[in-house]
Amino acid sequence: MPDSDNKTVSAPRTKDRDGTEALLISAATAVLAETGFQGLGINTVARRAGCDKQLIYRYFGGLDGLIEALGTRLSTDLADALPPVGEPAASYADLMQRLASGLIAVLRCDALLQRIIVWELAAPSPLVAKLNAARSRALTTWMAAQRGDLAPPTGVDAPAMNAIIIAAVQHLVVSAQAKGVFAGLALESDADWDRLETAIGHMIQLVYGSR
Amino acid sequence: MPDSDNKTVSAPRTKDRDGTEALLISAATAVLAETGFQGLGINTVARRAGCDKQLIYRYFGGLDGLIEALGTRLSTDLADALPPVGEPAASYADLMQRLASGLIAVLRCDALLQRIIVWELAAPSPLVAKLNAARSRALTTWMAAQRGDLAPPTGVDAPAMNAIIIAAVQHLVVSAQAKGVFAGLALESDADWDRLETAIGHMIQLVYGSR
DNA sequence: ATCGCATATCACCGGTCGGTGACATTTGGC
DNA sequence: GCCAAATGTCACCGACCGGTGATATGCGAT
Repeated sequence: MPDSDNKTVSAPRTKDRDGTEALLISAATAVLAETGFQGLGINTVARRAGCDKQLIYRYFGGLDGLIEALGTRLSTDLADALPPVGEPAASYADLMQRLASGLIAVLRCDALLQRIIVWELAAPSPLVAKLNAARSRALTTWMAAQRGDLAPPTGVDAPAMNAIIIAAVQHLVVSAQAKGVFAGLALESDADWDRLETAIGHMIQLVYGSR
Repeated sequence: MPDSDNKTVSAPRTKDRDGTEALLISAATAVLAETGFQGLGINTVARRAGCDKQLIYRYFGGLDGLIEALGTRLSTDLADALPPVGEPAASYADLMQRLASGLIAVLRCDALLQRIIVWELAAPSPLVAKLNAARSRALTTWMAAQRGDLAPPTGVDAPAMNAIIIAAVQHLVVSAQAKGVFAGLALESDADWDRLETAIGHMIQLVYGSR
């Protein structure tokens, strides 16, 4: 019988709970990054991890618990992956420009973050809010580290302006992944993004520039 | 038996194909606006319309055809609902500021448009692209009518800048509907939005203003 | 009045979903 | 060696999904 080894061939069947948990979290992360929250179901994740869905219930109490665990691991992973702080920015305008470029770079090459962003837009829930909070927290502390003690110039509603900038960046990145174009602008090549970064930088200099 | 009238109570059972088609389109629109593309299924729409799902297949060839019909009706409805053009803007900056405010006003009170926007972000497909094209076309022609013959000042990458503005507006509106807050900024009351409009206007004046 | 046909409804199919109980297998303490 | 607990696997359930055939029902032309 050729399938007599189907017990041992299916790889690390060793009874290692921690390993299995990590495997499940990785599987959920992969599924989410690849197919979005739509395909994120108990059966899909278990199939992807190569083990039974029952383990998701046993170890995480269900899919929600698994997502939550994914969130905590995400925040640590993301904190490690972000580029370290360089030399301090010369001005608040330079700082914001650098942050905008950094945000674009990080978001553009991380499908998982993009999926989480649209997930909360499409199907908001306390669970996704937690997940998004983990993402947001990591990015915020990273930004705060870059900021140092620079303060925005007076006469500008900095929170509103920064919200606008971040919103634009997030929407453009997500739109690029979804349709590759936005408002008639191509968002495929790096050159397209350089053009956008230039425009954003221009805008930031005008708003926050010393004048 | 109290349910003896469940045959007649389901209202206009008259054999009117056009009426039924309109009923189905309205039902699909309502479902989409209320629960997003997630809940937009054959069974849900038919249940909402109060008739059998078979009719969706017969009249529209399936859910896709119904969505397409929804799209064509959307473009005409939207074109009629948009506010008429007022007196021409004094400058390109004023024009863009007015367009941004108008876009915010339109999007903020139209759940359907918001759902369509996130739909394409979450589950892009040729079908949704068509739907979105209908929406985009109506808004674009409306904007073009407002523009008249004003041209953006030289030295500014107007397409990129406008894409940034529109992206920011769309993302903020959709985020407001989903979570009521963005980047620490409350997006609930009209006052919150006035603040944002002021910031956007300020930015536009700096970028496009005569100086 | 009746016949034909478009319209509307019902019943049913296969498939997938989330969820759960029962069973098999390995590990570790005694 | 043995037993209990932890780990892993399988089978099954009810509910919902999209999709389709068969059947009722009413309108309009003749």
